[in-house]
Amino acid sequence: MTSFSDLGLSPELLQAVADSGYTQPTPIQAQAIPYVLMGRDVLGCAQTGTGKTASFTLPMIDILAQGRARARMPRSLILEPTRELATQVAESFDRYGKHHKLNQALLIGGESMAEQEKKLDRGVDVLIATPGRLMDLFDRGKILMTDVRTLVIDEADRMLDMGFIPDVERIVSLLPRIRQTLFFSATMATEIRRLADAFLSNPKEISVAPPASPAATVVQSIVVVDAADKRDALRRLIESEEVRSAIIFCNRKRDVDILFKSLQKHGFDAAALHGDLAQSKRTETLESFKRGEIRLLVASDVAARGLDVDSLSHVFNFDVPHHAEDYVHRIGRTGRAGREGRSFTLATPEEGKNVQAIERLIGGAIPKIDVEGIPTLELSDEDRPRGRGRARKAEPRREAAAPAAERRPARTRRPKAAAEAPAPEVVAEAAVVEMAEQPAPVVAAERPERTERRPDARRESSRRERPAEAPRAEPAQPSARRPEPRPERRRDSGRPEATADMRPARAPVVPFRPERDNHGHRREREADDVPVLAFGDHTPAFLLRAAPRRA
DNA sequence: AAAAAAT
Repeated sequence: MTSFSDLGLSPELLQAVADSGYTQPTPIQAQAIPYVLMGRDVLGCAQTGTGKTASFTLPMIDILAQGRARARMPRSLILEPTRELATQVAESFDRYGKHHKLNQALLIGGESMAEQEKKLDRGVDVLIATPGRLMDLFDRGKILMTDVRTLVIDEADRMLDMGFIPDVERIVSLLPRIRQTLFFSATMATEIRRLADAFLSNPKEISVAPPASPAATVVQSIVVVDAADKRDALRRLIESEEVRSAIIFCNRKRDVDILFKSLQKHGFDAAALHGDLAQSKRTETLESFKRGEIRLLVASDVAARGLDVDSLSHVFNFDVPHHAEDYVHRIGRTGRAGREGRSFTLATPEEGKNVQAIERLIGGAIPKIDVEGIPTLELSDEDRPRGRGRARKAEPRREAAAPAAERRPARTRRPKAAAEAPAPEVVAEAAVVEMAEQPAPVVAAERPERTERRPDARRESSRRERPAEAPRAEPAQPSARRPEPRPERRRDSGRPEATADMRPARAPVVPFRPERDNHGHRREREADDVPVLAFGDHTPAFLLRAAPRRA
């Protein structure tokens, strides 16, 4: 078994590690640290909770121990997706760097810029930042990137989810080519892999299992109640459980506020945390929660990932999260370090679809329980009904347009039988197989069919259309990129076979590309130039007519 | 549909 002293770290650093009470490196630390010390690039597939942070802070401290920073020219840069995570990394440098004299600066939004500028002027060895504030300060000329020799991109998958990748790409483009890059992500979806290829050179790839799937260490239950009963149900659950400390997740920031006030009114020891609160308040709340001064933290998904709070006894989901992955991240806040944790999810019948998605992801059903005094309902497997009048009216219209075969009596069948079989066997089986192959519970992100429905999939696909990835304008073989729609699949077009057959199979598609569009605007985006294959060469006259001027 | 991040 390796110990910290086998990894090549300096005596001062080993002392700091020992002072923190750690004796054994985690797998990712044992694997990564020697390579980081060698100066190699590292591609680490690991989640939070694996000891990932120390796997780069420790060797970086030793690397940075030699040399000195010049004003405004940081020697290393660590990018984090949220302010809280950035703060945590800064704390890690504080803890392990206490025997070194490294200057660090934490550049995050919501805090005074003057302070951060002052630190930059003094010269920083370690710069820890969220992308927005970093770019802001850079654009004001407060930072020169030319001395950055070590770059860390942490939680790349989350940066992708949050739309930070363009910022990250810009920042990386400002750095010297010759540098050491450490890149961490919980998943290696294709988009992430593409970034890694762009940023890293000959990286050492390290992949560690997630810290034990929360499914194994967290005792989960779900309660299905009416929306109006949720707060009551939650209070009863908290009272019937031995809640030492807990995070209660809501999907929306305003619901965080509402629930927080309600709990306070009922005499619970609670605080609220979400991204609309002042940063000072966020920091203060999180600190006192970590110190155990507050028992219940009502939070948005800011707190879902990566936050390192010891000894949470419970996680409550006041709402079913929109993305199944978030469920795993949320309940993963408890049951850490081998301790037992419990999670309770409050669902309304309309959230049934989301519950199914979660059960598919974790490969099993979440046991349903009753809360005494609250009527238990059944999960629905219908799509959430939207609004009142509007949705109702819209529906028949859609069905009238659909081919007869697909039409079905609006909502006559599907009472209980359907509701009680939430995940068809096939799907459940698939989930199990995937869990086995890909231990990370975030697998769904890598499944192409699934990504269509995820919000960031849109970003991904629009990226894919950029010239670099998908050189188009190969008129010779349009069918290779976009197969002709087969006639039998076409619905409802009045003259089903016509368009496909009227064109010779291999006719070159030379799209008509006027310099300006019908509104007189210059065309700029290439996406506009993609030929509309569905119409063949024929563009219906109404599309060519100038659009009526809008007021 | 929502949250995260720059003001």
